[in-house]
Amino acid sequence: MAGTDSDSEAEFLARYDPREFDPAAVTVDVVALTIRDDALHVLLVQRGEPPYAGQWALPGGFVRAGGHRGPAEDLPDAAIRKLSEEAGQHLGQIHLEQLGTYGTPGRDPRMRVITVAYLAFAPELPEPLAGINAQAAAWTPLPLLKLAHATGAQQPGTTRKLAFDHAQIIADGLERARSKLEYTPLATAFVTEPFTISELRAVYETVWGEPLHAGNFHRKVLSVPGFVESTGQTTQTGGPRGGPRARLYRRGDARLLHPALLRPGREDEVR
Amino acid sequence: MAGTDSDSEAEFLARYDPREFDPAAVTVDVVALTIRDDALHVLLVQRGEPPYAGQWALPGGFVRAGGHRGPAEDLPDAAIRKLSEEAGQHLGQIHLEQLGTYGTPGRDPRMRVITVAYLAFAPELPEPLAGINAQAAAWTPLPLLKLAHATGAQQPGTTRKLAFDHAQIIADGLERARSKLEYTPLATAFVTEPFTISELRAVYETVWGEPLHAGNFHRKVLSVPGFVESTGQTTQTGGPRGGPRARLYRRGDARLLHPALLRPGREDEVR
DNA sequence: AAAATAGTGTCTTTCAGACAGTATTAA
DNA sequence: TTAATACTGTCTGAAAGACACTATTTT
Repeated sequence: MAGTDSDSEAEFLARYDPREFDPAAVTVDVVALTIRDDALHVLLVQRGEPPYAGQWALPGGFVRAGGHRGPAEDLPDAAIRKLSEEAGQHLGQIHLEQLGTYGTPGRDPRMRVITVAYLAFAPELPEPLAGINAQAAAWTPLPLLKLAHATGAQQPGTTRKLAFDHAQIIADGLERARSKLEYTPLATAFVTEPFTISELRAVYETVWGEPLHAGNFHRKVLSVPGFVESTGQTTQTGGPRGGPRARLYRRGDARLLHPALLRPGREDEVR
Repeated sequence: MAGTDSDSEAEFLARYDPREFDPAAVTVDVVALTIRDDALHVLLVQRGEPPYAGQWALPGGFVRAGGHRGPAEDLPDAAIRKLSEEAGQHLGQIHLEQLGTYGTPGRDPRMRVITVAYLAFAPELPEPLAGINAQAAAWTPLPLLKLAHATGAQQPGTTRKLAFDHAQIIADGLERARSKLEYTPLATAFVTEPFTISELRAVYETVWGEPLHAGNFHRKVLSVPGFVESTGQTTQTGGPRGGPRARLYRRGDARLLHPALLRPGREDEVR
């Protein structure tokens, strides 16, 4: 805007009514999911100021739009920057995808804010002890959160209420993650290479929230072309409570799982 | 902003650096799809001013953000408003869903614009002869457009190049539509009630761009619970080139198709 | 009569899921 | 020795897809 002002702006607005133009604040928020201790966790930061002071919120912030304050920043870059700041380390290689955009008037009590939400998946990361910012950031188990559609077992009384509409955003991200496990190799983004079939199964069980049949899962994963690729190696020891050494795999080259691994027993949720 | 100024704004920005805030222009663009003459069509408007003067673009425009220029407007409402203006009639009941947000710096040559794209599906609508705005609007067959991933048969030389990144947005919308035909009853949004199984099959064949086996399709649709619901009626005549009268159906109550109708022969596109 | 279309029957192959069973390892 | 786990074998039922076939309607 500054410099190239009303003239070229009016040109741009030619097919609209220029008087309809209001600037809005554009932010990115990131739903970063990981698995710790067999539970799905999301990265949250604690707010220090009102509104929602003391409550937890998604990491996020303003997109550098490219006004007089510096170069313009692409939306995914802004998401990675915000996430990296709060996670305490640079996460350039993380799996990131756009989740959706939330712009209902009043979702922020003070001004019109349009938030582009991103969804990130990572293998277990260290607790963000010393973030760039002063405020607390922490990986938080999803069962502790008050989400729109209950994730399953929640301890009442200990649930944390989230700022803004972030509970809805997390619920949407969770449903996206559950769905993408079915037809993409997304589960491999939650483990470090090399991994075992059991580790992969633990990802599915944790995200879907239900146990899977170990034998059938094993055969199924190996039967999907390009899902995983053998390393020829095995673990050095058996499991902590017994069992043989497991073969190790790395990610395959498939971008879609065919046939898909469908969630069991969803006939009810169809109407 | 106006009224509640720097103080509360600084409060809001507590967990960010307030100096990072740049306002951006937020617009909505709508990919409205319909089927006319057995071809998928998208609603386009012709630009009158540079940049991209004379080229075709998606209907869209600024979101009323709720500054000093009037009440704030929700994003889907803005999409319906823009679409209705260009289509020449109010489309309050149309199937509408968010497609994605496009904000790469430079996608508009003059200023930073963040566009929230919506995807709409409609049964055949009249040609928008007299829109609210002066500029031309028209239902345009998709094969006439230069899209990122070629839709199939295009007549070279007659293709229309689209303004901004709208070719990419349409390509993304098309892929979304193709995919959603598989596991949702979306196809019924393209036909008017009551409809025949053949009309439904024509939707799938048009959107997927390949012929389906009539007999197997018929049985499959009727076997999916809640996809369609019989009216007990039949058409008054047979088809234009012969054949018996067809039974008529309306939309069922399913929101997901189980089992899904998968696109044939996609093993190749998996890597 | 011929051609097109609606709708059904049947067969084969694939796949999901239940279940059983063997081999290997830790406690 | 016991329990846990990795992995494989086998059976059943569901479903996709190929193909054939009948019935109905228009030209």
